[in-house]
Amino acid sequence: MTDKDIRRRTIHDVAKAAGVSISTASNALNGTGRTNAETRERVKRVAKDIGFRPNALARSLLTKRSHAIGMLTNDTYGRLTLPMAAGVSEVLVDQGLSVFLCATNNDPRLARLHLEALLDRQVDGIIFTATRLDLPPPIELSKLPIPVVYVFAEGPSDHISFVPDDAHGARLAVEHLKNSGRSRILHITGPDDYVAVRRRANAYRDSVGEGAEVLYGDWSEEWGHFAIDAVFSRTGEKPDAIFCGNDEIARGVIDALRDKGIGVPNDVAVIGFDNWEVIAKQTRPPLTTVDMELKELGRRAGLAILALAAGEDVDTGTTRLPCSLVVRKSCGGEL
Amino acid sequence: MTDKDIRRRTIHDVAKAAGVSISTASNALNGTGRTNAETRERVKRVAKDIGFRPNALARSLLTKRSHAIGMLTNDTYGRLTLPMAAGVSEVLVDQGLSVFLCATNNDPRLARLHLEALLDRQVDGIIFTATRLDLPPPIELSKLPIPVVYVFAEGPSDHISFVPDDAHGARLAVEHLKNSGRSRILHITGPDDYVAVRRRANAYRDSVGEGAEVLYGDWSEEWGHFAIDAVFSRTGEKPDAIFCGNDEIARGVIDALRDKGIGVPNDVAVIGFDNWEVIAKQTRPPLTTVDMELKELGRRAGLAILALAAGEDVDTGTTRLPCSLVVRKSCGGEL
DNA sequence: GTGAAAGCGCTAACAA
DNA sequence: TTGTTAGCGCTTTCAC
Repeated sequence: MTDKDIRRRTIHDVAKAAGVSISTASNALNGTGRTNAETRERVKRVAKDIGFRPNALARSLLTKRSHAIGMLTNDTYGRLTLPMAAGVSEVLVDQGLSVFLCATNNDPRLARLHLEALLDRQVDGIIFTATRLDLPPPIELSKLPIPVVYVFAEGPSDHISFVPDDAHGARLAVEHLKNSGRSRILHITGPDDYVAVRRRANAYRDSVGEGAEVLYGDWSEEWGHFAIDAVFSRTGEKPDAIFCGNDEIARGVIDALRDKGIGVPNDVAVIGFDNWEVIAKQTRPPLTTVDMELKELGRRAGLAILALAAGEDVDTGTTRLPCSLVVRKSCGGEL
Repeated sequence: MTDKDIRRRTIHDVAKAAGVSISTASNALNGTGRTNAETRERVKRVAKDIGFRPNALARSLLTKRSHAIGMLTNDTYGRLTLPMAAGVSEVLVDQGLSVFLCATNNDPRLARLHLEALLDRQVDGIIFTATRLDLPPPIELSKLPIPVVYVFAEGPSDHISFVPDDAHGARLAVEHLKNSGRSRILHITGPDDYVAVRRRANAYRDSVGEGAEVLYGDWSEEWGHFAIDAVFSRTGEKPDAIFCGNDEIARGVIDALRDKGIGVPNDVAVIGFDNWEVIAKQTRPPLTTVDMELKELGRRAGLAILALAAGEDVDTGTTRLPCSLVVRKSCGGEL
């Protein structure tokens, strides 16, 4: 077996085998120019027969479209980034776009390394994802020669960003609680230096009105536990519903309530935020929670990059995508 | 601003600006051939000044090395794939290699779409990752013209595979249990059609010897709960330690024990498997568990691909990488 | 309708 | 030490 045998077939091989010139072969294969229908079919058949696959590198070099995009992510591949990446990939793969995944670990050196590699590879665009809305990218992304889209991160106002509508998610939760007859709704959430936490808390306050109370803490089960201990050991009226800032807190809340012999959802209804299934499906009872539709976020970003790369105009600014409520038993499921 | 202004600088621009030919510029920039030190420095400085960055596409077309690899994954970006991807990326980024992430969702159509795209892009190698050791890839990977490495999946024996050493992990757990004075150790695990489950169970039996008992179920907290209910309601001697097949089961076990008023670790010690932090850190008490060193698995795969792509010989076959034990309070932490 | 030729940006013989 | 030349595999005018 010689090198020639193992070498990939080129368009030269196709042309020779079909008895046409390479330009005709190219035209036939791509449906460009004018080609006799019969020749076209023959060329295509020959190409298939000898296993020809075009070299994407050569094509890109010429067309200046690499059909690849880079996804720069801030976190160590967390649970947020991945559903989004799946969404991105989902809309791109059928268009023949591939995705470079670059984990920056929030390290500027790594970020610049990845960014330069992406630029050198002539990617058609970059999607930047974070794990937090209010953290700037570890590297300047605002004046690149290619389109940049932000997901779960807010870029400059002349760029395109997709984020979950936290306020909408919070309203969804509170309305559902109200509709199931609850009136004393407490909000136990994460650190108030998160913009998402403040947005959710504000929406909660607007929706609950009189009697709204927000307890800020960290993102842990332990905090949920602690908060319930505190709330139920103080005097005065007790809540009949808890809206939690994330599922981990909610799990702590549910566990603490059970420890106290307080029934969920009968005595106190609980709603979480994130729909992180490993938690939400396993609480007892399973957790009703707000889903941020991460995959849809990714899908939208992919679509935006696609349009941008095709030279179309896309509205700039931040798009807040609606959340959805996943109803399980901790509030309102199978009442 | 004309097109020329926005066009990326090419090696021509560098050559012109430095007053040399493009081959000299190329040599100077890459340190190849013989170049006068002074010219070399001048060229480099000029390149930097005008913001020259080599076009990776053009370079790859010529050198036949794309410095990109594809990572084909079986699952919807689960918790296993990502730490591995991080490991892969970690060893490759400094070598200038980028990673295409391709989620196949175990769908043959998607898998072939991605595979073809990767091949067309002339990737230097492919890493296939699964979520289960005994699931074949959704597409034939064994006779590709480029290196293929399997991680958390076992390829054909003439290929290279890296998997966690399940037996070692199980022994680690059982030995730790024994060392902390336990003698009646029970194993509650997942479905026995998983090869990993059988390997762990066998190692457990070998290590425990007399009195070994394995309870197979599914991978849920619920099953852990159920199993404990069953075991502690039957007559006869009760276990003083439980080795669980994964962290979710372990969490169910710990919750069930607490419900029964059985102290962990005092009455019964518990060890899990996976070190999935969202669970393991949040059980009460926090879970001692076996870590499969997923990132290291990825790192090794990245190194293997690197060597293979460089034409070096690498031993074929399956390498089982040792697990590690993460000691928290459910057994032996801060005794 | 088809083919010859130029060239994308770069590297690598080889000549000078 | 440097420059000239060919060419990677492909697309794309532009004659024929």
